[in-house]
Amino acid sequence: MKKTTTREKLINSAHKLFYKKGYNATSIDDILKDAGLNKGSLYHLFKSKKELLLAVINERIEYNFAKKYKDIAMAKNPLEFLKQKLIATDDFDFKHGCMLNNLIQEMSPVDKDIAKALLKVYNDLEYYYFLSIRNKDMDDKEKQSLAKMILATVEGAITAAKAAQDKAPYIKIIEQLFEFLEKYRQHA
Amino acid sequence: MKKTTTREKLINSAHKLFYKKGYNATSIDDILKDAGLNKGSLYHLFKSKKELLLAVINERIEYNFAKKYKDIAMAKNPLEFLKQKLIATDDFDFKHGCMLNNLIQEMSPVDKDIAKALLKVYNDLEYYYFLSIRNKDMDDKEKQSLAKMILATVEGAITAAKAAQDKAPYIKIIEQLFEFLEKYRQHA
DNA sequence: CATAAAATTGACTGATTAGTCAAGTAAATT
DNA sequence: AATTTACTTGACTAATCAGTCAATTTTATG
Repeated sequence: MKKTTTREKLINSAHKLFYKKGYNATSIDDILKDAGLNKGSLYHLFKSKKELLLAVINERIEYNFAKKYKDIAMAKNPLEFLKQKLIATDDFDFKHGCMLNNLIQEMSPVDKDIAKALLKVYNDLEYYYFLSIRNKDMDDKEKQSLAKMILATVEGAITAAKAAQDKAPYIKIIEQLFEFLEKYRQHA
Repeated sequence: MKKTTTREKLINSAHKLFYKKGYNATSIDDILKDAGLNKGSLYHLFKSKKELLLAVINERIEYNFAKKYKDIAMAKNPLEFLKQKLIATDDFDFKHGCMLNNLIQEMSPVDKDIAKALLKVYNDLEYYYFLSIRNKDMDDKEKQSLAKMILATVEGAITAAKAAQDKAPYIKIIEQLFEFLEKYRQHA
């Protein structure tokens, strides 16, 4: 078993706390306490709190989506693959919602570097959705537009669940969405 | 012309700054500076920063949605009414997105009182969307489910625009959504 | 083993935070 | 006009914040 490096410990703790409390509400001391480390170690590896957040986005959030969706293009029925991924919610924390969404809301208007990093992850995620659409009657532009809409609906569904602090609204919206997509497919 | 009361000034400034910077990132001093008032005035009228936020949610955000959508039930074609409201984006600030969404992301997991106030506004907004659906083949439960999905998509579209710091993704998603709804209507 | 480089410690700084409060002013009531 | 109540002022507190840095320990290199 490979031992966890100081850098990994910091990114793990920062990822967890930024997710649960948001960026501004998480202090450097919170992160260090959680990681069992001291100030100097952090500032030796990262030049600021912002650089730590960028590492969390680029190395952890990006990676987590990739892990979840990387096989989508190889699936026999990629839309069904996506549906299964979206319906499998046992490991999902609806109280805190989608970390990418949370960070976009909090940080995109405030900091251009962070906005850029978040947009890259968002676009990559959108591309996985795009790959899940194989309708023969659609060109790439139409597929892209549909992928955008599906992703927006999913993000909005997570927000609805977060507003209610309950997963039920999410489930309802995802079911409605796919009922919709199936009808659309039949009649397109 | 009625003069602006101290209470109104505080709610106006808090509303503006909570929207642009978020709740945690806005200091009491920021609000007081913007309103041209002093600490004592604020704490004479509100017992805490949290109470001020609750007033902003209950009195300002709630009211703004009501103003926008109150006539929806009376419209000849309410879905068209909704579409027009969603497409009229000249006064909308995509850089900062939807204030209700922003506050849900930041505050719902952290504070139950605030979560409750936000959920009330969210549910009221959802009800306006519900009123915009008049499909004869649908019962209330189906209409509610569809309203939930449409609202989720709209909120997700605003997030997509915020991620890109550009209104274009929003426009595309709303167009795709209504194209969808129209096809769905024809074939339902 | 000796030396250099990298990593870690934690006390410290100056700025900022939400909230308090005694003193003063303005408005309402008798 | 006198008195009470409502409102406003701004200095103050104690806590917390991100970031610094000289001293120390650990690891890598010759």
